[in-house]
Amino acid sequence: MSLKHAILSMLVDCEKSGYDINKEFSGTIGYYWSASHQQIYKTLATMLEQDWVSFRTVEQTDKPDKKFYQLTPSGRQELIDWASKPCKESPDRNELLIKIRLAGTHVPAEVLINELQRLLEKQQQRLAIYQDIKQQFFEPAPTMQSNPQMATSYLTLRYGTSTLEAKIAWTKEAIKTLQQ
Amino acid sequence: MSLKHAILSMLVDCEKSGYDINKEFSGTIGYYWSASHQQIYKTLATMLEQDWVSFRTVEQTDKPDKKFYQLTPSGRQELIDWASKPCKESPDRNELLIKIRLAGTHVPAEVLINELQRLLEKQQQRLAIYQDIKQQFFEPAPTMQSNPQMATSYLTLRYGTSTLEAKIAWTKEAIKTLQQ
DNA sequence: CAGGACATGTAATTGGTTACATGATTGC
DNA sequence: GCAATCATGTAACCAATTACATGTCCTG
Repeated sequence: MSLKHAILSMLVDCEKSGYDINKEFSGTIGYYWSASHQQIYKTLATMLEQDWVSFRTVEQTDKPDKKFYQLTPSGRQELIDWASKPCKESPDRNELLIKIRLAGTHVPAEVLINELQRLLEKQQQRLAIYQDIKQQFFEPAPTMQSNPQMATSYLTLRYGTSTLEAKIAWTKEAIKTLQQ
Repeated sequence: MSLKHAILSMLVDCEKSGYDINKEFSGTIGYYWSASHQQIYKTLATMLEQDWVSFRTVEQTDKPDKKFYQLTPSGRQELIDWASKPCKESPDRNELLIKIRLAGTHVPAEVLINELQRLLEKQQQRLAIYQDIKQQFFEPAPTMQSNPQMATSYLTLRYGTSTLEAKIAWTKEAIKTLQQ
């Protein structure tokens, strides 16, 4: 699974607690990878057994103690090996498309049009968020020479915007078709 | 889970065997939903218990016997209810984007460029397939009046092509960025 | 005579979600 | 006083993958 590798990649430059990792998944990384806190703690535990990560406990008086995780040498090696291997394609599963095929025959077209309109709004809201992020962090656009970390992060944002724009265009098209 | 509903939708107009369902998943439906034959047979078994489907055995002399499944009234109702409910968004999990963020710092950019080029080829091959399907089955473009079944199937194809075109454009952009 | 199409499954394991659980501090 | 943030987990269950299992017919 790649959740392990997603977590390893988050720890590549600095140590973090499970809580920190969860926050990152809830933030911008959540746009292309997600995990619940339960799963994160479980995965950290198995990676500990595998000796991919180690931790130190940081005691706090006002807040609960925390465990800071960092990569072990073998964890770092695993991450690099994984990143150098071809991606295995994970299957697309899009329940909307199953529903669309029922429109006009087994389910009224109107029902699907409403759903598409709801989705369109959400998509447009998300696009606005992406545009905000772009303005705040990626203007002017970073390059690999000036700032490779920012340049690659910007690419992930660009992935989000360009696929989302395509989805928005399709959603509008689908609404039009069903309204015929 | 929606696998149950994907299968129900396949049985909405005619009875099919598990083998037939598997073939459909391996074909064009596989572009937006997939399942292994093991999972299909297991799911059919649980849907039988739930009384969403029933089957009759068709004996064959030259080939193994087959079980033809069809919807029960409650299975049909479940499908319609499900199709009328809002889609629950399934999390995007894209391991490529995790790898991209490591490029230029922890993994050589060249390694990722190679991977992107490999993916680009696959994407272009798939786009060609989509275009073939379009020419073979959807020319001239069907409308909801003339043929609602074809019109909604065409929408699923359009989803495939427009998101794929966006991915191709992004892949080219990512290669350029990493080549800087 | 080997490999693919036909046709169905079981078993073990991994990955992911949902529900349950605890407990202090800070801000409204 | 109530919700949110901080911080960590366990347990039960559901979904999906991988490995194992069987047996015939047809085609090259």
